[in-house]
Amino acid sequence: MDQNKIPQATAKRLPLYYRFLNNLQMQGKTRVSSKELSEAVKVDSATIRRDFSYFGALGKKGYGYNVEYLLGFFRKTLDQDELTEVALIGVGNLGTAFLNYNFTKNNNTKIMLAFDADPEKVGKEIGGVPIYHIDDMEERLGNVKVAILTIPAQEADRITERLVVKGIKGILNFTPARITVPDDVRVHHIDLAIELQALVYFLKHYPLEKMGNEEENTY
Amino acid sequence: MDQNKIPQATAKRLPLYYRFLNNLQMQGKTRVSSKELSEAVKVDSATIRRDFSYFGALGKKGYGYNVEYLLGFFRKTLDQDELTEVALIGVGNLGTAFLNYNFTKNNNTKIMLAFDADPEKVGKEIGGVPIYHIDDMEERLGNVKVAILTIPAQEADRITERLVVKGIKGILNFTPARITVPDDVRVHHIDLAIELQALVYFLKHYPLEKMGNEEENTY
DNA sequence: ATTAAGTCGTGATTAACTTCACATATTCAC
DNA sequence: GTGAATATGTGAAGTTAATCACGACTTAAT
Repeated sequence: MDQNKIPQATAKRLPLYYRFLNNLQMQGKTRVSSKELSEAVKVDSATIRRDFSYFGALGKKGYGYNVEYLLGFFRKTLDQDELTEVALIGVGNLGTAFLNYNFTKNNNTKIMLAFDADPEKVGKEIGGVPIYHIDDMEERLGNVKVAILTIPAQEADRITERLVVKGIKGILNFTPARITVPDDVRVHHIDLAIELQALVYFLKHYPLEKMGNEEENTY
Repeated sequence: MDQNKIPQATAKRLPLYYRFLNNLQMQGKTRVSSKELSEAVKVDSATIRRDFSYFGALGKKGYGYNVEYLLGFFRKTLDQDELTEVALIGVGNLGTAFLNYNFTKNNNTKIMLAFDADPEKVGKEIGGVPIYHIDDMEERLGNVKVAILTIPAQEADRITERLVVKGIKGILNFTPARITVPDDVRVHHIDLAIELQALVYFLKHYPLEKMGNEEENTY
């Protein structure tokens, strides 16, 4: 499928570029340089040029990049012409935050349905997304291939097992549990407690210089 | 401060190790091998041994690691003996999720206060954390050095500026905005929309093999 | 005591990614 | 047109991290 040549680090930055290009177009800008882009997304301009170069020569020397062309290119590359359907498991505070987040706005990714065990929530809608009972998950899931996991950690393994059996191929896991899946299922962990603790650790042990940025700010 | 020799990639994994060691101790286990640890946290066992080795010889050949010793060591290394105070800016769904999350349980990191612009929320408490008006931020912040930003993107720059002036040194930024800060302030971005989009991109363009894991599952 | 099995710590290697630096091409002002 | 300024695309170098593979040591069983 496509060029598998594109480094993963580059792939992770593509959505960021895409979003910012959308902003630029809405502002009516027609051209942009890697330097401008760099300041906006906080990625070194050489890295941006390298990233783009994996897809060929998208820019013009002495000019920069044409916003509309670049945007069209990324739209295709990021499959933005087809809607990606997502399921959300666990309608707590974090889950609710996702339901109220309008991903479709410039992502063409949509949470189609949500599940929870709380009878108070079942049958309601949040952000236009219907909430079903977790027991009905298998029959409701249909052909959805991506799930967001915002449930208590102790439920993670059991629910994951059920998702995998039903054919889910991608899981965005917000539980602290390190879930086990077959080789053909991709899991991205986002562990809020660890992110916070890591930030604190860096603050105490990797002091940044007031001037002369030998170390980068974000990672 | 300490050894700056520890790779950032290692530092990011320390909180993960720490949490799992806590679990082990609660289960009454007294010893653990890098192989066991590897299966639990999904990090290659050689990487774990390498990570630990930056702190000296913590294990014993043919035996593994003593859970209690290791735990005590990491407690010191991760400064778990002193409480780290954190402020939360923006009490929406995402912010509320944080307030209800008991970080202190095994982190010794505590959200001390929260701010919001909504008069409905000001004066209340969530998860034991008092909510103040955003206009009172400067006078209430005191000596807190770390902030979690869960506000709308368009507010991000203005609030960040105020936080920086007040002396905040670390920001966990959940807004899509790429905020600008002086060199001595550290920002970690967690961009939920981008995480989701990146996962979808990987699913479509980097298919995983059912067997023979040439590519890793998590990143 | 001897042996087999287990496990660490690490030198060496490989891999992945970032950044530098510059030849080359384009634009723009006058 | 001409020259100065601007920017790309990329070879090469640098940086960081992951992984291999094995010597050295420990444990435990017989």
